[in-house]
Amino acid sequence: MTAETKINLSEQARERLLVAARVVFSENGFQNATVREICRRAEVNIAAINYYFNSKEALFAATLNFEPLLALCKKVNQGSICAQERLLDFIHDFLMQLLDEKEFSVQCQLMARELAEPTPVLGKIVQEAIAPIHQFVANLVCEIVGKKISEAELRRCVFSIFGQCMYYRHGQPVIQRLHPKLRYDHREIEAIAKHIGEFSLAGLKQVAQNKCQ
Amino acid sequence: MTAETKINLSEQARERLLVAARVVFSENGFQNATVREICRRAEVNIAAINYYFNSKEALFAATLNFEPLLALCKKVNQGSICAQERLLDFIHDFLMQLLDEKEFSVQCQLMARELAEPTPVLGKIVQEAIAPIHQFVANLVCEIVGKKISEAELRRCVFSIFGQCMYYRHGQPVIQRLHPKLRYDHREIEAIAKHIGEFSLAGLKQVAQNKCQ
DNA sequence: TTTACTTTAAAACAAACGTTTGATACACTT
DNA sequence: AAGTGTATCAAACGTTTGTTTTAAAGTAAA
Repeated sequence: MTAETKINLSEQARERLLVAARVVFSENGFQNATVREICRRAEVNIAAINYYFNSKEALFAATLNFEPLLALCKKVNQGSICAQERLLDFIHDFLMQLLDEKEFSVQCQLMARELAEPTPVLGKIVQEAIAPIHQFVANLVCEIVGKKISEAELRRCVFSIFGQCMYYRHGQPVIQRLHPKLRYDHREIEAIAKHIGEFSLAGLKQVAQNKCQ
Repeated sequence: MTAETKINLSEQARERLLVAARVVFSENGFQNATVREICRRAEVNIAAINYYFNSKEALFAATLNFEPLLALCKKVNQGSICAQERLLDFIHDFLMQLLDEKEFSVQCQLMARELAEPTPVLGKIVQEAIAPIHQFVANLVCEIVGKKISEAELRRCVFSIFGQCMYYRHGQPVIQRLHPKLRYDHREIEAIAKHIGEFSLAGLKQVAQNKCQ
């Protein structure tokens, strides 16, 4: 048995823990997720979490992966299309990551929970993921409405865009009860993205007009 | 000592519990709020909760009061102004109830928490409060864009409006870290209301145009 | 095989939670 | 004065939580 194989074997429990933790955390949030359920799903002993990661919180921090979200900004920026189109693309891709249950959106769902239910890791999440994509959208908005907009108004525009997107996730428990038949399949997500995109572009145009007067 | 005085005295503990519970629940959410802190604030014994209300959950249900929110719809409807103005008024008053810390917004904050963190009482809240005001806004939107809009698109418009408003509350832990200086005083709330109002009216106009084509 | 080290296992830990108990004090009726 | 029902209290209950302990099993080098 080679050294690599040994590592792979000994790392199996650690890897299984990470996979299981991502699922359980994203389904129940940090606080409601129990180490016992995570270990049960990962098929490891209860003590494994504190053996591989010192604490439940450190395990949670280890499950975080900001790359998909940050990659989204870079991907959108690479296209040489106009700012409006880039905003539409961003909203579409962001919603896909946020709402699609089949993809690796677990990451995004996990971070979305942090918004409403802060944990000690929230500071890191804001600094490394949320702040950059807020800045990214702020730059897009600046391009679209021109730079004559105030800092406060710019912030409100960014909040309007994210607010519309996040509501579908934050409000899910309510939405599910209001519209029990509503499912977030690909067609529905595309329709939502189209709506929010057009809605927001019209809103931004109005804001730009206001400031020109 | 009259019978009425006796009742007032014996009801004091119950009333203090309700007041304290509203504060603690709205600050920490249902789950994070502890019966011990509620009792400490109310200056009653720990057994009082189960004495007056059978359980923590029943106490929570007793703290709910949908009237301020429903009254808001009626008040806005009484003005005989056009639908656009009524929507602006609603957004303004809704944000005031949602964000103002000094008023009796505790109720609204408490219910807002339910959105992201469902408890067994959520069903009641949705049925008696959230569904009616969603329907109220849906009616306003219908008036503004005309009835030619599809049910799904109408739903998305309502979500866009509420999403923008709720983001300021749901996202508060994040917003606080992104913009530490931002405070929700009356001037800021009015500015937010003005922004969301104009942003949304422009969005709705765009939606109406789309459906006309 | 012995030795040293890593990984797993069951059990127990301390703390916090909502809830219940049983006793006590009080006001009012008979 | 005795009896009755209400309100309050400290204390403890039974769970559940994340974490730790202690020992056993497994693995690789000597």
